[in-house]
Order: sequence, then C-alpha cells, then structure tokens
Amino acid sequence: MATGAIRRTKPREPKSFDGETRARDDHHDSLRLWLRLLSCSALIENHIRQRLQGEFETTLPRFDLMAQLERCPEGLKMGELSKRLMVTGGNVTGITDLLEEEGLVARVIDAQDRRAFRVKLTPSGQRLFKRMAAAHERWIVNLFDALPAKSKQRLAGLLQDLKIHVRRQERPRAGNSI
Amino acid sequence: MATGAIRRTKPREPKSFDGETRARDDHHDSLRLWLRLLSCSALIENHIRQRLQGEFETTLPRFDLMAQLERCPEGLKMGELSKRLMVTGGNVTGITDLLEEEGLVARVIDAQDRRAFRVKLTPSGQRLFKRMAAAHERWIVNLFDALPAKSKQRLAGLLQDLKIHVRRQERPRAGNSI
DNA sequence: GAAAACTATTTGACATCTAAAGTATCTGGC
DNA sequence: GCCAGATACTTTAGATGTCAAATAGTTTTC
Repeated sequence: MATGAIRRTKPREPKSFDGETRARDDHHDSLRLWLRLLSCSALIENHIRQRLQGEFETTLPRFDLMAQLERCPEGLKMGELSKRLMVTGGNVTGITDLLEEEGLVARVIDAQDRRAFRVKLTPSGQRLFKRMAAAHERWIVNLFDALPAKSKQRLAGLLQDLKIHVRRQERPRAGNSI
Repeated sequence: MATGAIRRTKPREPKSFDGETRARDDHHDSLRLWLRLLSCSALIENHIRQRLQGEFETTLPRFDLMAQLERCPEGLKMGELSKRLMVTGGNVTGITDLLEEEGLVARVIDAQDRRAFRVKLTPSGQRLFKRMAAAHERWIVNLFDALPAKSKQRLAGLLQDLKIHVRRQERPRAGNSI
C-alpha cells in the first residue's frame, strides 16, 4: 500500500542547468509525486475503513460495491462491477456472495443472456446504504475541511489530468517495457 | 479500492448563491476529490503491480518492504516497518516471513531488546532490489511523463498540504463521530 | 448447423490485509 | 527482588485481492 521511495540521485555537484540534470530532477519529481499520492490515499482510505468497521461493522469493498449499485437502480452485471471497482472478477464474486448472504444485494437472472445476471440492491440494502453514505460523506467532508476550496478544485483538476495521461500511457501496449 | 461515489445533490433550481448552496458544493467537491484521488492511485498501483508480477514475479508489498529496508542499512524493527508501510504488524510478519524464506531479508537479533529484532536486506536482496528499483523508476517516469513538470510540482505541493490537513484532522480523537 | 472462438462468471490456490487474542520481554514503582 | 503494566512480535480467523483454470452460454464461421 505504500510503495517505498527510491531516491538514489544524490544531487551533489549541482552542475549547470543542462538536460542531464533536468531529466534527473524530473525523475525525482515523478517518484515523489507518486509516493505522495499513494500515501495520501492510503491515509484517507485507512481512516474510512476504520470508521466503516467501527460504526457499521462493514468494510470498504462492500461499501464500494453497494455505492456502484446505488446509482444504477437497474442493476449491474458482474463484469461491469469488476471494471468500475478496478478489481478482478473473482473478487467481485466473493464480495457479492457475502452481500447476498446478508440480504443486501440480489442476483437477478438476465433474460437476454443466460450466462449473466444483474446485481441489484435489495430494499434493505438501499436503506442501509443511505445511512452509510450520509456518514461517509460527513467523514470525507470533515477530513478535507481544512483544505481551502480553491486548493480542492485545483487538486481535482490536476488529478483528472493525471488520470487521463496515465490511461493514455497505458493503452499503447500491455508488454512494452522501458 | 474504489470507494464509489455518492452524489445525490441534483442541482436543479440553481438557487441564488447562498450559504446552503455553497456548503453543498463544497461537500460535492470533497467527495469528488476523494474519488478522483483514489481512482488515480488505484490505476497506477494496479499498473505497477502487474509490472512487478510480470517482470520480477514479485508483489508490491514485498517491493515496498524492501524499499524501506534499502534506505536503512542498519535495519528496521517490525514495528517501524508497520508504521512506515501503514499496515498492521501481523501483515508485516507475514511478508517478512516470505521474504526471509526467499533469502532476500534476514531477521537479526537485537542485543538490547530480546523481544525485537532488526530486519535487513541480505546481499542477494540488495542486488535484486537494485534491479527492481531501476525498473520501477522507469515505469513511474513513463507513466507520469506526459504531465508537465509544472503540474507535477503543483500536484505534489497540494498533496503535501492535504496530507498535513488530514493528519491534523485525525489527531483530535479516535472516536469522534460526525 | 456443428466446430471454433468468444464472453460471463465461478472456482481454487495462494498472497495480502485487519482485528483481536496470545506470548515473551522489558520497565517502573514498591 | 517482584509484579503490574507497557511493548514487540506472532498467531488466528476471516475478508479481500490476484491469477489461472474450469464451466457454461453466445456468437462466428464455414
């Protein structure tokens, strides 16, 4: 969850401002940015996780899955959940099984495609999620409260840029090293 | 890993710019920011994870633990690793066990405190980590390449602010709801 | 219309993770 | 010295995650 740093580039002998130095600084920037991004999200994620456990005796993956369903009243197929949650299909199967046992979601047969089904929130799941979502929103708002609104907007914008660039970078091929 | 969105505030009837609207927008901002932060880090984390698996047959937690050790040649105690990696002690025990079996790290008895020991990279662990770290840095730099240097710096700064604010917000008490 | 290729989901083996309980060692106060 | 509590780590049970193989239903192709 932390992806520790590597910074071996000791900047002794500052050198004049040439391409070499520039590239190296840029590397350093990228690594530092990544580590900071990761530690921020881990910090907040852990916080939310503990709250969910402490106040609702539930977990973040369960909450996330239900959150996806809540905004799709017509239900979602397992594969769609997998893509949206950015986890593997097998994982979705497991979480859905548990939520189903708890009566919070239901697998509904899809008449069009008998391989698939739609997962939906049950009424009881909807009620519970409504409560959890309200609490979740309070926690987030409190955590982010101290950060000026302007910073939040800038940050959200920059993260959006980053996401787009990363996705673009990933597309070209799956196995291209270097 | 995704913490799905909740945005129930349909902005029908824009209302004049009063406190109500303002507060609600702010909530929306915080949530959106959080979801974006999380999806960014999940995106990149998954990428790195697959690379580590594909090219070194290892995992992110193993890499992270070794990264922490690499910059502490005198070794780290289990508890220190736990804090730095932001995971529980039991987790560190498991990963260390595996790395030890693979001969990449070693538990060294601490003469001062017989409850504890220092975990260190073995020479073989150092060699392997050096190779992995170089590749890891390339991957990160490539992923972040397209983002302008200026954006990276701004982003890193804002994330630093966020981290500080979140940590401050967390301190007050562990059990204060709302 | 049957074989081949594809797609949706589950299963199995195993690696992470957490929370809570257990074990051993250390420390401070008497 | 001795013992109560703190500290360092491990263990346990169970949830979450991956990957790869298995199952079953769909579509394509000829």
